[in-house]
Amino acid sequence: MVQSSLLEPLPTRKRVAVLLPLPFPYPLEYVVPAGLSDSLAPGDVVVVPLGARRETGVVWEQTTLPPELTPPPPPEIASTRLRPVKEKLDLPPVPRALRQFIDWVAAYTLAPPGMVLAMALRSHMRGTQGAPAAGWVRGEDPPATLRMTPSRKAVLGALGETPMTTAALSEKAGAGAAVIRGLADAGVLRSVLMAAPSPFAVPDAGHRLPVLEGEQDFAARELRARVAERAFSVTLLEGVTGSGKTEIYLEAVAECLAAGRQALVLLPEIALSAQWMDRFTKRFGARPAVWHSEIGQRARRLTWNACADGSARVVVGARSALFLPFRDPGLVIVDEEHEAIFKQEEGVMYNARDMAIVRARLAGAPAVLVSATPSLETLNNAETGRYRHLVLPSRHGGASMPETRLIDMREAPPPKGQFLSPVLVEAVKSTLARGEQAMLFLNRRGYAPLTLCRKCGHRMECPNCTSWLVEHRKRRVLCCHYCEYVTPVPETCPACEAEHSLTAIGPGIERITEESGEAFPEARILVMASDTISGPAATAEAVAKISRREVDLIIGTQIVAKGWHFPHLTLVGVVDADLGLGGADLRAGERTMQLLHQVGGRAGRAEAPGEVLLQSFAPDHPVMQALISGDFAAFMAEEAEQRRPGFWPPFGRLAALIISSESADAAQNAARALGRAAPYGEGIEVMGPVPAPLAILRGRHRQRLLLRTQRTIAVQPILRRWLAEVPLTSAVRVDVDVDPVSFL
DNA sequence: AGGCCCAGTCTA
DNA sequence: AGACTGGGCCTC
Repeated sequence: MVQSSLLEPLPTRKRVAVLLPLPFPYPLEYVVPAGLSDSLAPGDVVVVPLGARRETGVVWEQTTLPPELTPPPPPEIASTRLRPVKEKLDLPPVPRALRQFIDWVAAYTLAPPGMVLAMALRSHMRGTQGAPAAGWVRGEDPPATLRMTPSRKAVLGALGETPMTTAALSEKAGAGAAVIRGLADAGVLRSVLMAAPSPFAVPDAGHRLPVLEGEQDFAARELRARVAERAFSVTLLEGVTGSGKTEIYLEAVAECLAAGRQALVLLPEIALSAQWMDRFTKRFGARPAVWHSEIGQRARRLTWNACADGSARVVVGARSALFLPFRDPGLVIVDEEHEAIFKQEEGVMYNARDMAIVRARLAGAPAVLVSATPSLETLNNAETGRYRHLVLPSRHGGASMPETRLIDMREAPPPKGQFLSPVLVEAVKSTLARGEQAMLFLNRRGYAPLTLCRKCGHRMECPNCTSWLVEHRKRRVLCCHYCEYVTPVPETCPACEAEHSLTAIGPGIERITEESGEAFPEARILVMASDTISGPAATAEAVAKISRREVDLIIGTQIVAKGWHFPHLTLVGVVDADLGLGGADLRAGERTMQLLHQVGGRAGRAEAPGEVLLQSFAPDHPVMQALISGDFAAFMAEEAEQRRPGFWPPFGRLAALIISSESADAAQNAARALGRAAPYGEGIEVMGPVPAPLAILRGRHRQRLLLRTQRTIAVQPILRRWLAEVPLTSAVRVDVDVDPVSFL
């Protein structure tokens, strides 16, 4: 060793880029130590020094991104300043397609790539202990050219039938890790993962074939053909609730399974979908791998590894499942693609629906977007030919669409202090009298959204947020729905100290439950809200109770709108159909229409026809008219024409800057500085700064700016230049939200 | 993100 | 004088 370094010129030390799960704008560089010189490849998980600490990261390489997304190159670092990689961990490497995807998401959302990596590896790198180690088994016979030193012999002798880790083998043989590496390089040792056999059964594509007819059969064939092409494509599968969309896209999954590849299905609320699991299991005779934020540490690790080694064949998950290390992805499905929940609003702000398409494109696989009420973005892509479009116009099995009617609350108002119109009360009564189930929907948790003092008019507000405190009467507290603030309902008004003067204003689901108890004393009532029914098990039980007809009246928030199948439910009453139309949200109308259609779709799925009653103070509103006519295409076409001239999405692009600080002044000053430096030009416009509608959130003062560009102009380079121009102190934070969904 | 250094500030 | 919190900056 010493001699050779004297004889040969010092080789230029090999560099590697290592991406750390930290908010650096680019990977850091290290030198490869002699012991690892041939064995470090992109994707490998390594430990590196960083200041005084050790960090785990991933060997990275430059990937090619479209020019508009390419970040500026990192500054050159002199070789002398580089420190060596400490070690390579025995963990499955991060596949190339996932690395590319991470770079893409980071560049698109302007998030530091390390933070995207952190999301992807939350389960993988945290605590190497218990992770499936790589082990050594005997490989090829030693070639004649290999010198069989005593320590090499000892290593081979120590080798057993089952794989051994480097540490175990080294100890048993009394030889160093370098000896083992040498034998591995010669192919005499082979590395295998020591993970337990995959816990994921292989779903059987032929387990129970569905009976599909007409347009269903056509759609299923189309999707199968896309999968068989093994090429990128996007298809919108549009069909009314009950048209059998799930059964149809499961045929695409079947095709993918038959091809030996992996399929990913994204659902908005995986934790809630026991019914979806049942359907999958019936079709394929095995459960899929599941991925969401609440699965345990062990399941996380197993699933991550099973994705990497290909043994998890179908994964159903929430948006973060996009970052699983699929070995051979052959299909990506986004069910309920219009759901706003696919947009992550904290940390890395990405839209899983859009990034699913990127993931599919990078994998060369088809993507399928599924919805009864597709978003305007997706419809526009379908109409302009970027996406294929499959439409299922009718309900499956002869069931008809529920009839939707409006209750004009100005003409048939409820008695004072109540919220159910006599028309709705009568309808529920007669439904229950027929022995059928009814549902009341109100998208608002708690008893009342506002508590105020009758004497002085004081409103109970959150001390940390610009929001009203919501009364939860059962728990006798006032809660903020934007932060964790909870306080007991006071006896006296905190402003004027009048006693018993605080009054509940407006209805929440608890109040509707109270009113229903009086109006329908005989009914067995079940309340479904995220704070009364927590976790998959409780949800499954509630749904089962409804199916077993142990419940007459269901009162619920948002969660009842999910794709449940309630065969005995024939009436859905929407307590406040206008809720959600207020505010200055670009998509308020579209979203209200989607939500109410989804809720209405719970009614009348079996033979009994369903009815939907909408209580509204604005029955002439286009959303209400669309809901009673059922002509969503016309409604969406009208929405499109409203957005087109101003270059609102999908005809233009948006990005929001949210400036926040504990100091109102600091936030305002920073926002003004950004406003003065605002980009300008043909097709570029900046609105603001203005205080955010949620002007204070969790104690931070917030200002907003909104950038709008024409569709052909990418926002990322503009944002990069803009942000680089304005120096900011650490007292303020600027969050960049590309393609914002929420404007709060 | 965390560690380190400098500064301005509190404790007597 | 002497220690102590907090912001700014750096980490290959």
